[in-house]
Amino acid sequence: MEISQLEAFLQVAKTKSFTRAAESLHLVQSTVTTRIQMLEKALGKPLFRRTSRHIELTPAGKHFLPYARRILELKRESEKALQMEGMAEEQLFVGSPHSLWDYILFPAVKKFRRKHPEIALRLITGHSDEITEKLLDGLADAGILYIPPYHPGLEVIRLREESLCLAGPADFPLDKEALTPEDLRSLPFIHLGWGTEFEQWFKAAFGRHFLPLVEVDHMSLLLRWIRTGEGVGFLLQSVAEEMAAAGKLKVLPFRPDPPLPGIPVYLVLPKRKRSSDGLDALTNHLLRFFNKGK
DNA sequence: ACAACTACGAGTGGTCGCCT
DNA sequence: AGGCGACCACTCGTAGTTGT
Repeated sequence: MEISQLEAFLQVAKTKSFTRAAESLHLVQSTVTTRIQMLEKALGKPLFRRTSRHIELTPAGKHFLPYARRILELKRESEKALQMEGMAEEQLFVGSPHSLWDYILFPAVKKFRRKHPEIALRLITGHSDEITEKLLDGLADAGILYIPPYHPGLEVIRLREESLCLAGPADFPLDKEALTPEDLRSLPFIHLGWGTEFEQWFKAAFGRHFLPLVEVDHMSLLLRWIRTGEGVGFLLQSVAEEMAAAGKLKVLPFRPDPPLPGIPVYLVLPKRKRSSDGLDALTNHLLRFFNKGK
């Protein structure tokens, strides 16, 4: 299996045409045909179903597509890593969800940069499962996640626990001492899933059949909805308080029973990577940074 | 009839290993 | 080092099919 064959495969799958794939790869069509044939021969299965007017992926082709993408992504990552080699004593690839970078990790990583200028950092954003995949593929050295992966090849360290609070727009009219889940049912509620424990609490507090008005998968989106006066939602307390102090939103009194669960933040490391000095330094720094206030 | 498409075969040029 | 053959990937020309 050759990289050129995978590139041809992805291009044909994308353009649904051997001719157009050949054009975009600056080849002639028969070359693309040959590459696909060689790939099909190597895999022992047809990847495309050819008809006279169009082509389509076979079930095997559809199955193979994400693997081909990952192989090419690995190739690009390895080239980038080699390009960066020599620019610093060591480089660390650290992955985390967008919301953690924005509001939790940035100060910690900024401090680490100042302390260890010899270590080059590559910061990657993505959903928890994407970061986990990169850790397992060796494309990330460390991940900082809300949802810990359970995999024998990964070590999970609890870094800290975030609190949640209810937040609404800055001009939210508050006419009572504290809001209840019953009050929230009648408000435009914006939902962000904060993990298994939160979802269990949410179902217990609001009932299994409560359907939030809007559901988002990024804290930045949730913030935008709240700040523009479109609704209320559960935010990380540290973020909400900082924004409330700047007058950008309002932290709403909400004392449910049972109380809102905490949101743990985990450091995830591939077990085989623990020997690196830079990674040990980052691990120790994060543990100290996040536990100093306790 | 024509256009658009894929497949195939012949020819070409580059690379590699072997031998002298 | 240089000649030779095998192999591979490529280009080009062409055939066959089908929709408009």
